[in-house]
Amino acid sequence: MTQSTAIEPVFNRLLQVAVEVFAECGFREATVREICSRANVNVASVNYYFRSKEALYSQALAFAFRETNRLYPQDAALDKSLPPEQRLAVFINNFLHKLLDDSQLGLHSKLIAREIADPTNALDDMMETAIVPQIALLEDIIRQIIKEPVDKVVVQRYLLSIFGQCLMFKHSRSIIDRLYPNLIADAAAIQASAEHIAQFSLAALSRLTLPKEQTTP
Amino acid sequence: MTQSTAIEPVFNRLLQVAVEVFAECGFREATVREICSRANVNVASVNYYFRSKEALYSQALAFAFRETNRLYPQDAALDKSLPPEQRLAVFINNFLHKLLDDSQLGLHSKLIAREIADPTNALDDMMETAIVPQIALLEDIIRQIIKEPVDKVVVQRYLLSIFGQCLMFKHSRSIIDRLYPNLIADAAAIQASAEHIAQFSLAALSRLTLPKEQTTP
DNA sequence: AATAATTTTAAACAACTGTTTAATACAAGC
DNA sequence: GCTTGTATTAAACAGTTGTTTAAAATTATT
Repeated sequence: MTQSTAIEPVFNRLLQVAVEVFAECGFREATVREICSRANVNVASVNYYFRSKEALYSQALAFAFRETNRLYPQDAALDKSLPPEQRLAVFINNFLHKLLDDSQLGLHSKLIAREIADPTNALDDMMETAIVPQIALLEDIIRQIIKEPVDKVVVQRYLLSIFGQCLMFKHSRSIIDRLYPNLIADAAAIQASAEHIAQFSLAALSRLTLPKEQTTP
Repeated sequence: MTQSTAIEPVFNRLLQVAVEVFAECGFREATVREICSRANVNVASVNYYFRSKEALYSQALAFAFRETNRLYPQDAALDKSLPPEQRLAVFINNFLHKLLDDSQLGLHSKLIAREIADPTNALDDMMETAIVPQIALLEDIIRQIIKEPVDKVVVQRYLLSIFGQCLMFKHSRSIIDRLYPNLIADAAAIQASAEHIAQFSLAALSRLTLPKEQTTP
């Protein structure tokens, strides 16, 4: 009696379940036995298919990235023909949904956020593959919004201000859920939050980069 | 031969070392043996003075809060006679330093940030004692800045935008250190970041709350 | 059909975990 | 000095961890 309920081979099943469990528990608290149990495979399978628990984690992380980018492609944000303000709004909305989606898709970003908050050796690989491109895209959008050329470090600061507003919903979710539970209730609420962040950021950008004109009427 | 090098009694030494180790490793990865080893006490001491590892963690967290508020009091931000814009700047600067100080003081906030990102049962106590007052203070400042009365949820959103920009430096520090290592290099750099956040937020607030006047010249 | 290669299994491994125990050392009180 | 209560200790406990092993089952190859 083989327990393989799915057509999926053991390797893939392990990978998917690993994302699930690592996202829930983190690397250390997650146990190989729990992963194997949920995947309906023997305990030894992890060491057979992947070399070790750590190698499985590494591959699960990479897999999570591939999945998020597959499920939430950011075509519209990439479209340079759109006005940059709109690109920013699309970027933020997409990013926030990617972060906060609680469905199975959301597990992937949960795992990623965990890796950022408490990095392992796997973070360095993650940087180049997934994070740097995102950063570059947002940098590009910001530069388009503030038309005049500005110092590199200024763009960095704007970028962090925008990213910070988004990531807060992920990293401090435990607090937001307790204080303002209705802010992340559903997809509509998430979109409303995204719109606020876009508005807030665009307001700041326009005010800060149109210099020396009408501070207060 | 008793190893008690310090005058501090065992109880206090355990508490201080616990903050250190829990901040470095998190609750689960931290081991009782490591804590006792660093405190130069026997392994059984944790269960003798505190009931369990979990109870020690809970007390260490409370201790960390007391220490941060003792070392970084926010008198200036509380001073209602100051103009609210200045209060905001002081609040952000103080908050950011509290978060990012790498000296021994910084360990406390590291532990707290960890608890927020990956909460245990101890979070609920933490909310009322330490977080709600901070939130209330910032809410008050925001309301003063936008003079007209606004909807509660609007204030919440502004608040999260400001907090988010600050917390990003803490929760995504691993990434910032890799991308823009000079942004958190020293106290001056931290202050510069704080000033940016204050400027950015004030710009957004003034633009968003002075409606229907000169959008673009 | 027989052989070879791969996959799956249960059991054991050694290391580490938080906690308990029971003996010892130490101090204070009378 | 002796007793009492507290503090400290080394050792052991029972449970869990990631990993290995060697046999069994399955699949692929000839």
